[in-house]
Amino acid sequence: MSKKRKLEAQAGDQVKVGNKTISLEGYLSKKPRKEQATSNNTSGVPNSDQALQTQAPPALQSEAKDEQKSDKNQDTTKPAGDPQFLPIRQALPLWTHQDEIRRILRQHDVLLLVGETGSGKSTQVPQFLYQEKWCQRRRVKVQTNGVTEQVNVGGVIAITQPRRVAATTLAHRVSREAGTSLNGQRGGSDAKGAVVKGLVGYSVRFDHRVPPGTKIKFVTEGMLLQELLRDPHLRQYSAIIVDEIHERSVDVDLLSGFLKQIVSGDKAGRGGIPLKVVIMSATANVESIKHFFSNPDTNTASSSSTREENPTDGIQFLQVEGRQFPVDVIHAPKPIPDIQEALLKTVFKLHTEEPLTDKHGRRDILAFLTGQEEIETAQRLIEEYAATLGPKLPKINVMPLFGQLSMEAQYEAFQPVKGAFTRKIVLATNIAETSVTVPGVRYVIDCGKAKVKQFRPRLGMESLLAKPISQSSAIQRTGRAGREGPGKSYRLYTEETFQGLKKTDLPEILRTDVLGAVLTMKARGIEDVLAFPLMDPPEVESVGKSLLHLHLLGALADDGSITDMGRKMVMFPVTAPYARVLLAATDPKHDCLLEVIDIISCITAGDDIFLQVQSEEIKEEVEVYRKELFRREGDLLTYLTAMQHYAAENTDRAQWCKSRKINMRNMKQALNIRKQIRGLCVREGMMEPAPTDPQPFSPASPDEAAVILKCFLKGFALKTAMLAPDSSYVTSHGKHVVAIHPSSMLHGQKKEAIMFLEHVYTQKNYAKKVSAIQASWIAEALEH
DNA sequence: GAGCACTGC
Repeated sequence: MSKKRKLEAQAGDQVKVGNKTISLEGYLSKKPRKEQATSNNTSGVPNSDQALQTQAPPALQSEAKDEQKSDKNQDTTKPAGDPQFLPIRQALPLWTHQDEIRRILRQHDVLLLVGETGSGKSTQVPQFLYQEKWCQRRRVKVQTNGVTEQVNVGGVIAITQPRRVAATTLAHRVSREAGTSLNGQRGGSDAKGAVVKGLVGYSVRFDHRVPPGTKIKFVTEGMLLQELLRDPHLRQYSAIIVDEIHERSVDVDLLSGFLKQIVSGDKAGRGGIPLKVVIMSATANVESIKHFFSNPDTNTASSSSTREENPTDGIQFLQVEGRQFPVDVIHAPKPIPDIQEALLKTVFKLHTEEPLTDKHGRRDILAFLTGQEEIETAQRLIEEYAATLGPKLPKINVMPLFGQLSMEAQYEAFQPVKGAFTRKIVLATNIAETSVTVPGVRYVIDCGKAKVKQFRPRLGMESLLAKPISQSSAIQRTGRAGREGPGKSYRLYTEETFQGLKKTDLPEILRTDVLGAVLTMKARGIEDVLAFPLMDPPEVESVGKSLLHLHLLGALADDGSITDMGRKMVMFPVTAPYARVLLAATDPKHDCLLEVIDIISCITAGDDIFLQVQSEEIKEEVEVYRKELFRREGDLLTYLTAMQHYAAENTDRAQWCKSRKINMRNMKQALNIRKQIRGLCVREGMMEPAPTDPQPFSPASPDEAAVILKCFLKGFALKTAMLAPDSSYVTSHGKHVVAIHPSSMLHGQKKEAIMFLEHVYTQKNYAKKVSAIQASWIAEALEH
């Protein structure tokens, strides 16, 4: 029947340190902890699956040379912090490596640390390091434009996170462990009971808590990139810890480039004081990262004359195993033509043959599918099957889980099933691979595909299509079965197919428009963006397209240097075209900045603020309320009306959202963004402080609406289409046929010309966020 | 008539 392979690796039975292997038998017998409440990190390649991969080459296993026999003399650390957390911290796989980590960083500047989920790296590494001598703030002389000045360098460790929640929850956790308060109050106490001041802080968008005395600061990647704009040498910091680098966001890729430049440069901007860099990954697939930080020759910004004075001693490497139960991987014996059928059969087999519970708890099923439609079909089929089950078999409770579901519906998937004699079957998209952890899962069914968004630079549009996943992703999915007890993972594809999958997913920078990345580099002083060190450089053509686009937007001058307008644009937390729209709205002949801010806030707050309505009945009900928001000019003016009504609503905003089926969470986020952008505009002298809410609602006149749309054309002149004689829309740039997406209020309508902010290929070429415009406006917008 | 997942001074 199906091919079975028992995986050998056990739950964290040994740790590789340098070229040694240390047994961890001491606490192996303990039940692995559940997902740490502190760590939002749910990603990471499970240990059990590593046996699937070929043994890492010796070079990868250790470069931590200089191993000493004993480091006791240097060990300055009586463990600091709140003693009540000490036993928990001591049980973490990372705890026994703290001397090792300290020793490496005393002698070297760059360390790559691989530690799987649950190893404790995010919480412990900063605590191991902040008392180090090299971490103290120093007063040094630096030369700025020929003038010598005294500046402070160092004193703080930054830890970057891809997501805000991760940064804030980790900061809370570490602050508690350290026995200090995030508020900077003198509430905490150290081991001796003495009062200590703030030690841990965080800084994320909309939320900053950096108490006096902060030595450990959790930040989002975007935040540190933004700090780089003001402080190119990161003088505030002694060390930067880059966490979750395996997620390979565009921000972390850019950050890595800047860090590489600082580390391998001449350090003159830091008064000769080195910046320590710890790169942390939850997956062992780190060859490209190692290679990137080991080779100074790709670095172009630091002059070659200084290189011999500052030899880079390469990157040090340390791997700490996580803890994970073994998972059996079962591949399909031959290629499967019908995934839905195979899914149903696997569910049937598991449900009838496998016990409902064991000593580790529930034994629920998690299936990874590609999207909402597939999930809903599968749900229907499984429920039909479940209705035929005899009374002796457990009942089945199918829970769909995808991003478009309401928060309450998503929450349901995480709850234990209600009936006692019932098995939960969660049908999820990729949301369950990295973003959330579903408890109780012991069986994983993996369809082997996922929908991915990919930017097509040549067409200036993106596509969203189901594609085969990577091996790393398959391993990740498998690992979801082994978090609470031994599990099984059924892959609905053959082992040959698995071997043929690419090792890792394409990093985001190769999948998205690099427009923002290029502007980021330009604004931070990178003249030749093609020479900037990146782990995975995008195609030259993509970069070229972005340079042209930025030039068209007025962010770059004819010679490619950044303009004053470009410098203003990078300060806004929106993409370059939106920033251009903001600047256009400031122009006295337009003068509609507040309105444009409202619209952009709504759009960038997340998914569509208008929730999808399933049933026809409710739809009719909702339409009655929504009618007053709709504008015939299209989606943008409709967003504006929605925001203005919401801001004017004085009594019950929750009820207001509910009756109109508007996403309250996004609406709140939109208000946050609106406040932030307004603040930036005031700071930049683009407007006077706006009157506070609630303001009475006054609709934009048709003339005002036209002016607003003309502002948007300044950023989106290329994203326009004209109505053709055959009633289709043909893009003015590229002459492609586009259809108005059903989510747009202009769907099915015929207008002379349209402007659209998004252009996505799924079933066909779709234009989203659409507005009706006049054809003459397009040429007008392209004039300078 | 249709919707992978994240995210930013």
